Amino acid sequence: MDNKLQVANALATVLKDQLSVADIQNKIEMPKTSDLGDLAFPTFMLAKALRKAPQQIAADIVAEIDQTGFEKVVATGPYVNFFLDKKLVGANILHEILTDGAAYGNNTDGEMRNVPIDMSSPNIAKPMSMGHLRSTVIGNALANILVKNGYNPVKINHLGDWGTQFGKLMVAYKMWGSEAEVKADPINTLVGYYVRFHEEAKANPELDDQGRAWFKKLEDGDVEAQQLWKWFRDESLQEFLNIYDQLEITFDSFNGEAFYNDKMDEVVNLLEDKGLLVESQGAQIVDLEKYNLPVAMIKRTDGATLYMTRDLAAAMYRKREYDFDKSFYVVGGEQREHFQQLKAVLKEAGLAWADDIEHIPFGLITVDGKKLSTRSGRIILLQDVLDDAVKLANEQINDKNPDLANKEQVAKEVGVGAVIFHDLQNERMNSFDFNLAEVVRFEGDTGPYVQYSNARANSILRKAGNPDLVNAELSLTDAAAWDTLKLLGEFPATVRRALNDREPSVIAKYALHLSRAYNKYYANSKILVEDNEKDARLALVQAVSIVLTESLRLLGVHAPKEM
RNA sequence: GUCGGGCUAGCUCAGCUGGAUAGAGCAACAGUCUUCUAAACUGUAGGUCAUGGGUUCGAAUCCCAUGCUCGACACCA
Repeated sequence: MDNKLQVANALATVLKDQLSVADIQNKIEMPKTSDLGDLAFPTFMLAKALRKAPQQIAADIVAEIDQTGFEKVVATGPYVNFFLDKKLVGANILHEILTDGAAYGNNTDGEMRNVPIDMSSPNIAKPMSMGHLRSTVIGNALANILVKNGYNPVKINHLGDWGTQFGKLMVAYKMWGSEAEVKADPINTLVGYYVRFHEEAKANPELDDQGRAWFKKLEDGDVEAQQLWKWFRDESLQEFLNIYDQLEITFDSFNGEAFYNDKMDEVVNLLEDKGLLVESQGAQIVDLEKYNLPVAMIKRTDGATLYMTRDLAAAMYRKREYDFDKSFYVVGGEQREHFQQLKAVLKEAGLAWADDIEHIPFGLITVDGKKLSTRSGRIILLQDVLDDAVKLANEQINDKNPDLANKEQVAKEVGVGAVIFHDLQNERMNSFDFNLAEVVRFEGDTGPYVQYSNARANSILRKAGNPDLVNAELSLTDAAAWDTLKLLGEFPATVRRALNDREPSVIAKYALHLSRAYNKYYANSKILVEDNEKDARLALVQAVSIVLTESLRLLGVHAPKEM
């Protein structure tokens, strides 16, 4: 950052015989607490060359360095600590945020290149669980973060609308089902059939064969199978759309697995031409021994296709359709090997862009330490969680702010926001055991805490008459505001890091830190008092609101102005 | 068995490319609402960073080994 460069340049004039500006810049770090300064340079690595103690070196540097432009430069033990000019730096940050508004932190790194994101992808005829929430909200946040970094994301809901499970479902429906029952409560009824199928198949493995046979019929265009499939799919999609509506998440494409039915010959032919397709135990496979991976199965013994076949077709279609820069797959970590295989097969086929395919895995949500599973009935319905959260938010509002206008709307934004934020605040790969009380908490490190911080900031701005402060005097000498100002200045770098790490949690944690710093400031400083820094304080409040609102937006969470 | 993830305070987790006394939240205890929304703020207490080696001026962070745990391992997705 600019400040870092300023420090590095100042140091370079003293250390030009030892280190380059780039080297110095690399070594500069941020002290743990701001009473040690804003940026620090450790001198350990110069000890050998200069044959002096690090403490002495730090003291010597301070004696020689030009301190112009800094509040002060001091030696603390083996460190040279730099204190920035708070008035100047703070005013610059505030001015930039007030000028840019929601565009603060935008960059053009992506040069508008396409990045399809395979996300959400629920299975037809199964309810949406907490597990699908992860892929959905991580994918959505990454899409927002991509836009912020100048990319053009394409949100693809790769619906699980094809595969052997439909054969099984059809067998179950024909044995135990009724049309009226399904129509009354589609997904719950269908999933009931599915669970029963698996129970009965344990004692009667012949059912599995029947399931596979019906899937084969479906692939071969059997009329009854196709009608059933379409019916199950339509009913399911309606329920999914309802949930996406509540989450306010939209997609650019609903091309699921079935979409690739007529695009798989291309894959099979390509693999055949390259001599990669071999027969093994009656099935068609690609050997991946040289990648130290298990074989990729392309066609079953009965000729039906598999997940891998459809994913290969999808990858090729997306390359052709979007000419992507990167192709993201927000899919659970347990499928890691599948994506390694996918890339390996494409690579073997001579497609260099295979390297641009990126699996973005996430950890498991468990119940009582065990993996969720539709088959076993161990499942947490997303709708139930959302309902609970909104209900609780409603109670909270009636308790704390009963006169609030738009109560229903705000309760939705807070309740749903809490659930989304909870899923995004920790590192993707972390697994967590589901705990409703934890998910719908509104205190401490939570989404509502961030929302509340923003709502209070807006309350002050309202009281001040929402002044336009872009051209006001924005110098702030109040030391209590400094931590907040510094954090505000770090937002653009945070936006970049979130994308580089493919980690929405980077944004979530930033929002929590900024909220905490601001709340601390706000609790101890009076904003609305008439003195010559009132505009600057209000500008700080406004900047906090802008950046918190934008952070939440990136995560897919609303920032109500009142709550 | 092979491969991968995890192991930091009672619980849930931070800790950026190795650096200054290891930080938050929850829970516990003690405070703060006649003053900009107490969904907040302040303080107290709480840690052999799984274990054992190694590299380094310096390791929670890098390397090796061990343990525990979760997950994946061709006709499911």
